[in-house]
Amino acid sequence: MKTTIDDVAALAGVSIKTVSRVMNNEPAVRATTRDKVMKAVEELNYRPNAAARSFASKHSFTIAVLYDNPNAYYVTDIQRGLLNCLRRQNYELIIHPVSASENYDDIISSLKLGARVAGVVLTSPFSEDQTLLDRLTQEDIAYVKIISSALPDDIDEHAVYVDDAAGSEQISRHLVQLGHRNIAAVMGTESHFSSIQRLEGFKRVMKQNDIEVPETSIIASEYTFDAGQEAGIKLLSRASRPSAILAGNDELAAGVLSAARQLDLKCPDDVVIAGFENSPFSRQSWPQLTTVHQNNIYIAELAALRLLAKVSGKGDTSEPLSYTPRLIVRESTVGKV
Amino acid sequence: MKTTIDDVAALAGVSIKTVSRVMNNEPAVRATTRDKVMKAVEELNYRPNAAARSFASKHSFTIAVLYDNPNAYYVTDIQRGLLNCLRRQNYELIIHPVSASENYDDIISSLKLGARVAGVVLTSPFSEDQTLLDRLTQEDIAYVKIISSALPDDIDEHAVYVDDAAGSEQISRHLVQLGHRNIAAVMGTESHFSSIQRLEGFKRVMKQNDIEVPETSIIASEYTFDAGQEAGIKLLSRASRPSAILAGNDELAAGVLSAARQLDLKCPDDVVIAGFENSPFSRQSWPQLTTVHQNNIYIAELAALRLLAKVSGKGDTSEPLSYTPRLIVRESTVGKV
DNA sequence: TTGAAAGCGGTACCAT
DNA sequence: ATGGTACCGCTTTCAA
Repeated sequence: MKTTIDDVAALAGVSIKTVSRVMNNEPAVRATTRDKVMKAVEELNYRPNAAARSFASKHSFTIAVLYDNPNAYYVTDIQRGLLNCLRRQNYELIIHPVSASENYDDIISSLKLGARVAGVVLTSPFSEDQTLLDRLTQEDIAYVKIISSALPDDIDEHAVYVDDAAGSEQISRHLVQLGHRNIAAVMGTESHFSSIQRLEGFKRVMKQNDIEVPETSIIASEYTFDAGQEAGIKLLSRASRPSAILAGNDELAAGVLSAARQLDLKCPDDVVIAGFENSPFSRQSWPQLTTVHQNNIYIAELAALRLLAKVSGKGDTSEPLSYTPRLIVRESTVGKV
Repeated sequence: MKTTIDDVAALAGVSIKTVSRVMNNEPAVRATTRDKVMKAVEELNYRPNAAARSFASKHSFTIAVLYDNPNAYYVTDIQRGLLNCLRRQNYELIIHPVSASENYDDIISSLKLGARVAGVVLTSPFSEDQTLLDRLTQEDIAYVKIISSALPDDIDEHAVYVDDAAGSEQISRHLVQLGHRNIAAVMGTESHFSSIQRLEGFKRVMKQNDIEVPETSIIASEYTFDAGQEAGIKLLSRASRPSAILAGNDELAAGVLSAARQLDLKCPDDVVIAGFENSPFSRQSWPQLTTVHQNNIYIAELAALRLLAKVSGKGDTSEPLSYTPRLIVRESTVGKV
């Protein structure tokens, strides 16, 4: 038979309510009483029944993360960051990789049905979908969204902002400062805000420097190695070959690099290539990629912290949460250092 | 106010027990009654309270996966495979990346405390730790372990066997058949059974072909790109340079490849290199790597299927579950095809 | 085939 | 600071 709170109360010679207080670290318990209870707990190896607890309290110690992302590094970084924070407060993480096309009702259902989560962390593209956000609000499911944007005027307290455009500007400026004028970009598709933001940043810097970028020098593609390779081949076999290519992320950049090698072009001598995200891709390629560091673990920690503050009602939630990526220069743009 | 089973019962004009029967697809309900209930459910948009349900039934619809693995591709593949199976039966997955050195009590506690899981899937090295397995049994936590081994005589019904040695033999034989005699191996450390198994397979084939492999030709290292690179440099700058290197996984192999490039050695002309796992690494390197395909998604599906069969008491659990990797030949050993 | 009532193991409110 | 007790929303047992 499982030991219950009654067993502990009996052994410690107190009421179950007192045991409950001790288990929940409530202040109003005398130290000696607490010790008595703890001793009984240890002796019986008692562990409160999580189901009963969350049922009675109407509070869950589980949060979910929603994502639709083919990038294994991103996914595991986000998971790690969330857990870093959740673990400390004894929350569990359930994962919800979802196809973006999936029905909202199905998503909501599984959130409510499966685990009765305390809240949910949304990554792109779900964090960008106002319809889904409204549904969550309506269903009374707490959430925090990780979203690509500069810090807006009307700050949303359940958002973590990632300023992709600022990162993109840094790297674009770097390319310009190296003297490049014929610059192409292989960007992700517009289904993610981050792609749009990164492209915006790029265009802005080009404009500031009076550099014309023809439409044909900008290719939108999936965030995959193969797509990068394909785009690279296309760009690098043109008559007016670009001398620099900015890729929407490191995996794309690795693909472009592979394309250059295939065409017998040397990087960075014949063409310089830059990535985005500072994922392992950027370090495992040869030459290593100049990129923009985006600390997804940290970003996820921010998100978890905010979500826990919201669901527990403790902690300040008025402070805006944001992250600005920063440039990392490596050999793919400047050669041996 | 949340709608409860009572509201549905009232609207449908039946008892709550009948509603419960309908919600759980129990057979003994008249079709017309079922329809009445379903109509009420839809009208009220009723969703059973998961916490109450799992509390009352003492059954959880959550399973956990335990791993200590730095490889993002492996982790996401396992997660995907598990979810493929769990989703269909409305189970949720909570993830437990754990440092192998972590205290067992902490692991068990969080399993029982956090979510009261129905069961847990163990990957290496936890699947190989009899002490932990015994603790789980003792705590009455159902588990399935994914473990590296040929199908043993005494088949464990809660195991999925992955025959790494057989995979390693295939690839080793491939190298021998190409005419190589000076073959080196960069294997993972012995902290994982799979490393040992892969090394065993390699040694067995070498022996069968009367090929001497000096101890210095076998390097044990972490499963990382950097470690592969380091080992590659060491092996390839020796006087008696090996003509073939078998790596313990694709990431290591990519590192070795990078080392070869650094030493101006051409692959496969000067040295052939092979990996293991058929991860994206093996396709994103240049040249692409000969490797052994290990379908981790499928392996995880098997594990989830078995675990659900065990916790639900339905389904056959006597059939042994196993997977044998198979050779994939690419350019890194045979050149352009 | 359906219903009534007794829990499941905690939490929360209100006394004391 | 501690205890008594109602109650959370569902499943289970047993009777009808």
